Amino acid sequence: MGITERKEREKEERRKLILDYTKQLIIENGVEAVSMQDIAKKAELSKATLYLYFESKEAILEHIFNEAGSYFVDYVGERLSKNMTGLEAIRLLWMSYIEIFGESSDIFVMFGIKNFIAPGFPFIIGESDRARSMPPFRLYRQLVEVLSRGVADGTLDPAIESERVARTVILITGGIIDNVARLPSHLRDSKLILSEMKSTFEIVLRGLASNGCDRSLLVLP
Amino acid sequence: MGITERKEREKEERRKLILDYTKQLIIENGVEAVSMQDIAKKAELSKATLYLYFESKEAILEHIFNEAGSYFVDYVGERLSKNMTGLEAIRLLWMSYIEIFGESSDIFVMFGIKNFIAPGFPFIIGESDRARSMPPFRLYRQLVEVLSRGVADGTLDPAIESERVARTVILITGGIIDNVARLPSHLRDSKLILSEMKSTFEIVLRGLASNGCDRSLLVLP
Amino acid sequence: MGITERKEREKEERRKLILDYTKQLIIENGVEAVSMQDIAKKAELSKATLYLYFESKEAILEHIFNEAGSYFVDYVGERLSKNMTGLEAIRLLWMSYIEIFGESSDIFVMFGIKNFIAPGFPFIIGESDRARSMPPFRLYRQLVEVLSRGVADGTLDPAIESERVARTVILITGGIIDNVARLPSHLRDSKLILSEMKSTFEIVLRGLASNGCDRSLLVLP
Amino acid sequence: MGITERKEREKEERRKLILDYTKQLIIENGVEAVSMQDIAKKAELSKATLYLYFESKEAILEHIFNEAGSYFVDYVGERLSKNMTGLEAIRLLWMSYIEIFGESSDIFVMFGIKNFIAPGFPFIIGESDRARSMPPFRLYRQLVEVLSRGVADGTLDPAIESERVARTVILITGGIIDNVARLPSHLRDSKLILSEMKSTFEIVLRGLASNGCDRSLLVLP
DNA sequence: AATGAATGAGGTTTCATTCAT
DNA sequence: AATGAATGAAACCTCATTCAT
Repeated sequence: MGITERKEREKEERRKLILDYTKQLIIENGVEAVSMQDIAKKAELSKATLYLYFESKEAILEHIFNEAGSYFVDYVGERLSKNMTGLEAIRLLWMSYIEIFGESSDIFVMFGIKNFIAPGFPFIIGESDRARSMPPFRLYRQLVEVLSRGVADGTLDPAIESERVARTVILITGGIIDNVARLPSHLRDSKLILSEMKSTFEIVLRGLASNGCDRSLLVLP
Repeated sequence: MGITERKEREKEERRKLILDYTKQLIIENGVEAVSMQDIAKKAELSKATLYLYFESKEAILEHIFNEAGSYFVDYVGERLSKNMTGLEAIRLLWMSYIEIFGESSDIFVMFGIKNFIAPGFPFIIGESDRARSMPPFRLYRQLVEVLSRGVADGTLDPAIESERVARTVILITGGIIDNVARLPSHLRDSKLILSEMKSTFEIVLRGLASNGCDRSLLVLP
Repeated sequence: MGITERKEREKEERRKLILDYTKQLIIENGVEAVSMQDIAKKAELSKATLYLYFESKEAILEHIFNEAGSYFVDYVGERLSKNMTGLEAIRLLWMSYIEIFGESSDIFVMFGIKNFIAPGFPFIIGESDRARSMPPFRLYRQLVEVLSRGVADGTLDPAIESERVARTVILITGGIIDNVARLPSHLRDSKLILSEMKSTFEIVLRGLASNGCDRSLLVLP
Repeated sequence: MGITERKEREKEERRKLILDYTKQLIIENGVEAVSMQDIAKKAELSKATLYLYFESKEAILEHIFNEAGSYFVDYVGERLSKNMTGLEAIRLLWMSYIEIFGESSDIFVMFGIKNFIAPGFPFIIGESDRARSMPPFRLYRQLVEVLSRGVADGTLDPAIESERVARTVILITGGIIDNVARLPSHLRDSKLILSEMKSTFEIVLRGLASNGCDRSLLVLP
């Protein structure tokens, strides 16, 4: 509990604050509308001050993106168990998705940014070492694993090529989020969105499940 | 057939040219990268002249959006027959989608723009009279009809609420396009994209089909 | 005398105007003090307008630099004759220098800029093809030729290695100009400067001449 | 031997440290590239602290400038002897110049700064009492004395007006340094520079010497 | 009908300096 | 004595739009 430590914590808090304000702005106006000017105003700081906390605008966005991505991947990771069937696992993934979005909109901001700074992600996967260590890639791998498991244990459609379908699923998911992210904020009714997301996920879930699976798992709570 | 008429026709032709060039640019570089300067240059006109034909940049984009949308809705409309089951109909819809994209990229441009100027479209439906007469709404209605038909004739899952699912389908579709639209053009491999699209549509198709349907219809050619 | 031609001429005139204003500003405040804002203000234009005429600030400076450099090299080139001895030739070079400076101060601006955009010029010579075609390199070659001639005809010191000494001479000249260019304008008394330049050149001239040369050529008029 | 005295000494040491780091930075990157940020970082201090030791950035530079100038003038002063002829004296001056540069780059830093903060120095001389007590002025006086001596003892050209030529010599010297100071550091090859300097000084030396002088003194070792 | 010219508003970033702690 | 934090002012540049000709 030294002084340095406290200062460090305060600095970290201010960084977080800037990130939070930025997220809010993104939620309100969409990624492309956010300017350093705006962030500064909202944070009641000068533009110059922002650069004390982040190297550049891109650094801010990347940070938010990675943070949210990591949070999600970890969140799912903790809940996944080796005992689950593939179908149960992918269902959990959707549910986590909905839960997180319902809580904090983090997921949604993350994808909004993704499409801004790393547009064609699922196609680019594997290009660089840096890319491989970033949350989107970890998400991708998580998905591949879950899908393979489902094919192996017979709960998912045997025709699934897990890598390709993983990309597709990310594409769909990102698409939804992206559409939402661009909504003018007055139209963004959280309940409505959650319900649309559920609806979408159920369709995809049914599209992926094998014929013989437990039907009750095809409906999200 | 007087002078006025000829002038009118010529004017219309120029408008079309501007729109075509703009589409090309969008296809090459993505919607957000297109500037009035670029369009003017490609059309070998001055920026000022563009404003003689269109009120604003947004007007140009909106126009392209509507045109492409209409084209698609009409294309599908012509091919749809009253005799088709719902499943056949929605399968046709996907196939048309893929066909048009393979041919002219119109679909792709349309959705690229949609997400740029009218982000949250499916949620906005019904807000104004103007919206109701626009192609996206017609597409929406087409979908609702097809889905209802499928529920009625037993080829689609009875749990489908056609309006909600129609929105979801548009969401998914738009999402894919959007992801593609943002790809840097050197990564936009038409074949790869088509294959991703097919993969996605098949998943959704299986997600929508009823248990007792003709399995052979769940695979796209 | 078509319209296009007139427009072209007018545009060229405006470019020239911008260049002139820029030169004035450089003369008044020195190269590093000049901003696009300042130029715009002086030219009674908006910053944006400047970019219609020049791609960037650097482009403006480079233009001034090359123009003045070319002017000087050509000016000297026209006056140089094959019949001159090397000593006469290098004397002419100095005199041209002083004359041009006396008239328009352009030379002086040129070198002020030179050190700004191509700092270590005499050392960099020959690095790229682009560099080789630019005025500084042409000046360098002119000097080498003149010095070699003088060594050959016995009017310059036989110990001179023309390439090295050419670099040295440019260094000295550049240095003078540079010092002058940085003077605040109220200290820049043209007469005083000319007299300093003459003094300097005479020293160098004596330093380069051979023992047996015509002594009367060692004094500048 | 009181506390105050020790504190004073410590403060002086810190000041020296700051100055040293600044010099290093100037040598590495050139004067205009040095920022207070850089200095603070190198000195492992905060920017604010720098202001406890120096009033402003300019004050730091001025200090270095004066210090280096004094060092040089003293260095030469110690080596100058009343017995030397004018030519020997000025030759010594050049040699000292080269020696110091070879050792510590102080000269180089000094002139680099000179042209940055007091551009037209030799012309400004005599303007204020403050200027008269500064190292550049002492250097100037040293030169004037040496030149006068040479004219009197017949080793330098009788046409030399010592005051004017002293200014010229400073101009030339400053010019060289300035050109070097602006070189990107990867081009700043010490050996090459020293050789250019020697070449230049020899030319000037020959330019200043009288006809009847000892020729062997016109070559630098 | 067509356009060259112009611009205001806005974008990101850097830097010397100040001040409360 | 030292500094972390903050900032105003300025830098370069871009873009959709307007207007006189």
